[in-house]
Amino acid sequence: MKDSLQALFSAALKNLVSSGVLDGIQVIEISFEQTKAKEHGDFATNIAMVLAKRAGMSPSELAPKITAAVPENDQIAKLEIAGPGFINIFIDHGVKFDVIERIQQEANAYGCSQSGEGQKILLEYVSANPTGPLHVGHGRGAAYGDTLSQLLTAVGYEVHKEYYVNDAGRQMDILATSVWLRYLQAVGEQFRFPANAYQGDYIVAMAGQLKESIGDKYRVDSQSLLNSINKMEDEIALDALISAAKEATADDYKAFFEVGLNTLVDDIRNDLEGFGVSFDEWFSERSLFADNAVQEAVDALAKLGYVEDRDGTLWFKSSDFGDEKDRVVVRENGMPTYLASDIAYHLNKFRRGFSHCINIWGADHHGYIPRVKAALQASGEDPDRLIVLLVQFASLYRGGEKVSMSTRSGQFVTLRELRDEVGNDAARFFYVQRKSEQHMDFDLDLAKSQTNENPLYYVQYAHARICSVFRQASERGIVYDLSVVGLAKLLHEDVEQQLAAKLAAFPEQIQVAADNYEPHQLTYFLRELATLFHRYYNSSNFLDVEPSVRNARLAMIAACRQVLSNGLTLIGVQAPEKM
RNA sequence: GCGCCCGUAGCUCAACCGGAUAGAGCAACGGCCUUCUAAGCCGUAGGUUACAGGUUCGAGUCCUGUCGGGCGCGCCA
Repeated sequence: MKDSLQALFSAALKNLVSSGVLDGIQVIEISFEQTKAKEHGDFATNIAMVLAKRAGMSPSELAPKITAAVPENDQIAKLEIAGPGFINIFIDHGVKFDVIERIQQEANAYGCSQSGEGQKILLEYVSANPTGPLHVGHGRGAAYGDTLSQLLTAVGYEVHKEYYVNDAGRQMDILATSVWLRYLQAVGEQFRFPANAYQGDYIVAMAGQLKESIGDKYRVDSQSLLNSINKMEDEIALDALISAAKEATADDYKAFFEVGLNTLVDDIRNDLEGFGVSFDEWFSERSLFADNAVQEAVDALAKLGYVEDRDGTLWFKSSDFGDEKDRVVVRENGMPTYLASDIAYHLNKFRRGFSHCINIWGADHHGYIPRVKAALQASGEDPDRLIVLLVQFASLYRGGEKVSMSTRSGQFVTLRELRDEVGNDAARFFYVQRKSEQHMDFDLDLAKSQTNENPLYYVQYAHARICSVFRQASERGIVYDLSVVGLAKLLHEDVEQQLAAKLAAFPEQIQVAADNYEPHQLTYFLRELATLFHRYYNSSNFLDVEPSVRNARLAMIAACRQVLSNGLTLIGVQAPEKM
């Protein structure tokens, strides 16, 4: 609808330019918005106010000239000038209901577009460190990222979904060492488990399995080991334990490492798949070292003169590119930092032929953006091709108290626990409902015990109700015809017009949500559509009416069902036929 | 101290990137089931959009400052 308005008003402005009323004004885009009040028509444009100054006349002078110049057409019933210079557009009654036929034809594809056609996007999200199960904080990124990928796909982009597995670095050593220590306990050693090793029960389970498969081959005397270590400061003690683990397990250290890593990555993958979130690729950080890509990335920057050796430490001069200070890429001991592998990773992404790379990061990583962009720019890439979307943390509340979480302490509510309690659909809808950069309070008691209050059920209920009407129709042997001939004459209730307008707005809603990376807009749209339907349901009878009216109303609610289903599918939740 | 995000009804959040009278849900109050699912509908009440300036036809939205909250400011990942 807006497209045809766009065409009509562009033509009007062109007419005004050629007739000399407007002088050499180039208008790129005219904005139309759906009106809130009925007396303002169906759409309104502010174009007269926008152009008034440049046209050298007041909006109220210009507006009538614009409306007079709009070409003859059968879409617009009436144009009115109102307020400070708005042009209110009243759409022809019959045209309003054309959308029902379009929905019938396009069915599952209604709402999709090709605006992103030919462009490939790499979308990286979740990417939680494989050091424990996903918790509810990760769930938000998972739901947000997955819905975003669906939206981008719906508007024509080719989306490649990727999970970056941080399987290198000290955290992995801590994980392997934690497994080994639990293994020692499993084979009979008695000692207090270090507070800064990973505490979770899943480590104990892994250690138990290792004991079954390899016996006590890697047992050491914990008393003599810990006597010396206990005197050290915590983090140094942990390093000493890592060394001890490597020494005790010798060539099989890798086995402890692998069992820890694989168990956790598999667990994360299963968890996400259960949540309806899948990835095209699980990209290993270690592979960047294996391919020498990290070294090559640092070398390349050095060759360009952006790496400086200061007392044996290599610094990337990121401050040359807007970062607040320079960053270490290779430590004095020769080990590359996390930034070094991340630079290599992003260069790898950029060179795989994507038009854009989108990262969904936790908001705590925001300070990291300038240095990664600096590295891309220094390497000769366009940093604007990297889009970082930040997701604020979800604060958890239980019994009115904020729950503090940390991975190492093992005290967190897992995503799996949340899914078991409230169900995938409710969890996904709940997460996606909030704008990503908005801080979010996740009340566990509310989500778990009062799931009926979740707006998801309201939307799903609308869908189920429509299905029920059609079920009733067939049970009662009612013959109906959903063809749209003469439809508009039979639908004249306010709510019917509002529904038609809402249904017609769906494609644009998807476009806006995708363009702005704001899936939450879709949840609000669906709620509003459901509200209109429920109102319709309560005010009008669909089956026990005269057959022609029945056909028209059934065609209307069938279109509603289609759009509700399309929208819910994009969010990744079910559209149930019964509730 | 510096940087990023945020501040909207009692609570949780919207507001179509500057538009007309700031909207929903929950909580509160009052109505609606012998007829298609009451997980629903209708109505009432609830606001100086943290505060103070500025930009313009017009500001919750943009700019400056103040206050308040979250996060970041490692040779951790």
